Amino acid sequence: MDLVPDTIVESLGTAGVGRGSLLAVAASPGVGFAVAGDGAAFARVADDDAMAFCLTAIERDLAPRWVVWNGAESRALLDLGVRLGACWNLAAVHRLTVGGWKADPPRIWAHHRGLDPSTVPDTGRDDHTVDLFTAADRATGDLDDPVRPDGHLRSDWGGRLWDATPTRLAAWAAVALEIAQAQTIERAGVADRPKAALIARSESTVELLCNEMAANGLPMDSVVAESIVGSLAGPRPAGEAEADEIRRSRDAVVLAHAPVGADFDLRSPGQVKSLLRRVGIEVPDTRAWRLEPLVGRHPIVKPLLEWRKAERMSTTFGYAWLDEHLGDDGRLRGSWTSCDGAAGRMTASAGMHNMPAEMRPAVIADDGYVFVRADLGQVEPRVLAAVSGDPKLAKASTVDDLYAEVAETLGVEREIAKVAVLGAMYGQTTGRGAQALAELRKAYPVSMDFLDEADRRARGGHDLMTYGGRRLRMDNRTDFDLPEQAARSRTAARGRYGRNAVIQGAAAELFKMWAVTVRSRAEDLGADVVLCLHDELLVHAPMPVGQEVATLVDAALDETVRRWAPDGSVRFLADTALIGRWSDAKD
DNA sequence: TGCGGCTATTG
DNA sequence: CACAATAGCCGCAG
Repeated sequence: MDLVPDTIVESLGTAGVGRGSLLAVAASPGVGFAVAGDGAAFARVADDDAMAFCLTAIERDLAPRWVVWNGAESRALLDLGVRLGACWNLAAVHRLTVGGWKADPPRIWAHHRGLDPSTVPDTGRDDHTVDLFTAADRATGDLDDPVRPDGHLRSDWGGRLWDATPTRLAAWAAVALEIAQAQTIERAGVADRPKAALIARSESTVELLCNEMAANGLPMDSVVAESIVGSLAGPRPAGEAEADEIRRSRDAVVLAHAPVGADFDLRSPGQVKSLLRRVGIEVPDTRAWRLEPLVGRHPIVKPLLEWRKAERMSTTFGYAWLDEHLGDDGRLRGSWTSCDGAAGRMTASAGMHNMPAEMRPAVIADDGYVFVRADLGQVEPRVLAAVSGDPKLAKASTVDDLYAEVAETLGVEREIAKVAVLGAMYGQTTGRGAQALAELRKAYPVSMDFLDEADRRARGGHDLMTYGGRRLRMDNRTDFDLPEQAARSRTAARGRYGRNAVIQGAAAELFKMWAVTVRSRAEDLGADVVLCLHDELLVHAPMPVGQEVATLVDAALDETVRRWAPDGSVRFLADTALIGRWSDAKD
C-alpha cells in the first residue's frame, strides 16, 4: 500500500477531518497504524519512521483532536517522535465523568455499552496498559474481533503482548472513535455538568503534557545539586561501608547527649520517644514542630532536630535520589499523572512536588534559556467565589489582595481573615480562624452554604461533582464496624474531605486548562512547560523570547478564565517572572 | 513480603 | 498540624 502523507492528509481532509475533529489513532511500533475519523478510516503497514512522518503530517496539516485509550498510547507516539497538539483520552474522560481510578479499555467499553461493571474481564491491573491475556479471552471468539461473544471488550487487545495487524489496529481505532463520539455527545448536553465537555478536552490534553514532562525532564545542574546535597548530608560515601560509618557518626552526635550506656535507634519514633522520656521530656509524638519549643529543656533536642534534617537529606533527597532520577543530560525525570485519586490534582514522582526549598537553586535553565515562573495568587478563595456563585466574594476578588478585602469586611486583622477563609475550606473547627467563622458566614452566606452542602453530602456518602464535572466517588470511603467514636470522627473527616475536594478539584481543573493553553501557545516559540505544581507553572524558554512567553502565560490565564468562568465576575491573577533558577525571586 | 504508622517535604 | 500528595524507615502480621 502507498504511504504518501500528502495523499492521506488530502483524503482525510476531504472526508471532513479538520482542526479539533476527533481522529482515533492506533499505532503499533514495527507493525503499522490505523486512524479513524468520522467518515474516514484506514490502516497501513509502516515502519516506525514512516509512521511518525505520516502522523506528524496529519497533525501539522489537519490538527485533529487525537483519540487514544490512555496516556500510555500517547506516550508511545511521543517516543516515536510524534508530538500531538490536542487529545481526547478515553481513560481520562472516563475517570472524569464516571469517577474512580480504574479506566482500562474493557471497563470503559462496558460503561459505554451499559454492561454490568461487575462482569468486566479482569485485566489484572488497573492502570494504563492492558498486557495480560485471560483464559476466557483465549478460549473463545474470533481473535480479529475486539468484542467477545459476551459483549465485553477483549482484555488482550491493545496491550504489549497483543499480536497487532493492520486489521486489528483499524478495529481498535474504530472502537475508540465510537466511544469518544459517545462521550462527547453525551457530556456536551448534560445540564448538570455544563463544563464537562470543555474540561474533558483539557484533562485529555494534560495527559500529553504529562507525557512530555516525563520525557523531557526538569532542567537541573548536577554539579550544583551534588554540592547542595554535600552541604546538607556530607560528602558522597565511596561505598556501603563508608555510608554505614557516616550514619554511625551522625547518630553519635545525638547519642552523646543520651544517658550513658543507652542505645536507641534514632530512626524509630518509638525509641526516640523513650529516649526523650529518659531525659525528662514527655511528648505524645516526636514531630519537629512539637520538639522545636523544647530545645531549651535538654541539650539533646537541638542535635536531634538537626539529625532529622540531615537524615532526610541523605535518604529521600540525597545521592541515591540524584543517581536514580537525575540523568547525565541534566534532566530530573519522574512520572506524571494528570489526576490523582481524590480531587483531580496532578501528581509527580521523583520529588518534583515536594522538593525541599534548599534544593531549588539546582533547578537552572540551560545556557541561552530562561525560566518563566508563574503562580496563581490566592487561587482557592477565588475558585470558591466562582464555583459557588457568591457575588460578595466575587466582589472581593476584584482587588489584588482578596484576604485584605475580606478582613476589612469582617473588621478583623488580615491574618485572621485568611485563616478563617482557609479554615472554612478545610473544615477547621478550632483555633482563631474558627472564631471568625460566624462572621464569615454572615458576610458570605452563598460561599459558606456551598461548602456546608458539600460537607453534608460527603458525610452522607453521596458522590460530589466538581464545577468542571468531575465525579468524586464517596462509596470507597465507607467504613464498617467502627466503634462509635471512631465512626463519628471518620464521618467528620469525610465531610472535611468533601468540603475541600470541590474547591481543590475545581482549582485543579482551572490550573490544568491554563497549563495546556500555555503549552499550546508556547510551542511555536520553542518553549516547554517543564513543571506543574498545583498553582505554579515553570516554562523553559529560549532567552530571546522569554518576555514574549511571559506575556503569553498571562494572556493564557485570561483566555482560560474567560472560558472557565465566562461571567467575568471573579478575577484571577498570576505572578509571572523571568528567572534563571527556580529559587530566584522575581526580577 | 506487605501494610499501617510516623515523619518530613511541598502546594 | 485542617485538605491534598510522594517517599523513606520501622514494627508487626502473615
